Amino acid sequence: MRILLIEDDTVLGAAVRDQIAGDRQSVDWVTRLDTAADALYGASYDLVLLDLMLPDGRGIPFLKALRARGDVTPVIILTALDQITDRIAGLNAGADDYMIKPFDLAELSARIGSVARRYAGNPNPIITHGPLAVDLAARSVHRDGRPVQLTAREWALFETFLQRPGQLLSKAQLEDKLYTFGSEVESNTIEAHVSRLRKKLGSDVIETVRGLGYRLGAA
Amino acid sequence: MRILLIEDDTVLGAAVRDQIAGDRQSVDWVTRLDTAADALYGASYDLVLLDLMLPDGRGIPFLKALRARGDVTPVIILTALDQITDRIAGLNAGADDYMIKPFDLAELSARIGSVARRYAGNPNPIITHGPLAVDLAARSVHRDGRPVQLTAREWALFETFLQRPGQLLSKAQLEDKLYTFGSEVESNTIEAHVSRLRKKLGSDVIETVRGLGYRLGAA
DNA sequence: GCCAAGCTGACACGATACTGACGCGATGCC
DNA sequence: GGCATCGCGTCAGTATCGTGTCAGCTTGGC
Repeated sequence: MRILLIEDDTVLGAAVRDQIAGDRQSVDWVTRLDTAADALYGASYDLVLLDLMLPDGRGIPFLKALRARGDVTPVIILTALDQITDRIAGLNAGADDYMIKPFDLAELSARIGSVARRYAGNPNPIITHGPLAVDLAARSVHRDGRPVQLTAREWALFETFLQRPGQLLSKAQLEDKLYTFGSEVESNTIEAHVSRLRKKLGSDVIETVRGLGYRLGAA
Repeated sequence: MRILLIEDDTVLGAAVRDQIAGDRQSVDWVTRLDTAADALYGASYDLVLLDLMLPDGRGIPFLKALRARGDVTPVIILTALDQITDRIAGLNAGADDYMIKPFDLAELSARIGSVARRYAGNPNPIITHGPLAVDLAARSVHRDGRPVQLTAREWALFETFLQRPGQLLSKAQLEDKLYTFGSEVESNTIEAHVSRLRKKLGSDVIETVRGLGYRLGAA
């Protein structure tokens, strides 16, 4: 994960950089907003740590401009400003989280992890669904705490359901999703895979809507 | 948006409730974890505000248990505990955000909005009709919050009414709509399906106009 | 009170879905 | 390179479910 740290305090900046590096993340550290803008323009970051008081301007307008031009990179604000109005302004400007100096570096790590996971598209690193715990990034599924091995096709099918919770998916839609054009299947392949998935994950995971298709169970 | 507030301090609880209500959100306020568990079990909330110190237990194990059984409802922790370790424990237990008392109510609103936006995941428009909530895309119907399973024919019939609210539809029209040319039906099929729909959705959903046909109830 | 229209429980049949078994092809390991 | 393993598409037999039909009952109009 690539992180851009925008912080002019050299002591704090170095401490944050070392903490993050210790978490096996890659950090670029800049001390000015104009170099930050260049960095964001030229490269892609997974997360921005933004100090609000910088030598060449304030962070809030910078953040607003960033969002205005469509950048959705998650931003955690680091600031000494303890004014509640500033915190609100920061959140409203599009920040994802807030750390007030002085803060604990371990907490910063926790929050970076939290925001990064959110950004990965999931509210949590682990999506839990009834007795199932799913890590989309790691492609792993646990049932009642026990790991379950899914094959590629099984995973593709299950993931399709997870991405559309509650949505009814016809067999035709699922075939489109699982098979590229040309490599059509002609039999009850989807039924068979649903059957295999149920055997591994539990019979209530996917519910049948007869004549129409399948959907993820309410669980 | 439905919010569950778990807070035993009556003064703070009332203030939070009023603030949220002022934001046009619906709030249920409980003061104990066991009633909170009941509420979460019985209904669906979009957000939980959780105090960590409650008369019948602490919030962190409660939150862990919630996540363990698959509930992904976003949770914001409200607490007087200013220990950094507690804040990390809260985030690790699956909380989405943290507010340390005393906090500003406007900031709470901002954070609720932030969390809600993050989770605003329902792209499907929900049509509500009296006690019914219908998601046309997902082909799902809820009555009084409870899901109702409709078969293919039942859905086709119900959808026909929904697309023409208030309009009178004769049995012949409905047959044309539900059956393709050639696969005619010869008996009281429509009556039978209306009967089944009423049994599932409530007797007042479809009203009979004797001699002419049916129409969607006023609800 | 009579008749027509509508309602609904029961039933049977056809359609649909489930699942264990099989075989082919791809992959991995000596 | 040969052998074992594994994934997966297919098939067939079985189980399940939906729904059209009917019969008996209820309701409503006159």
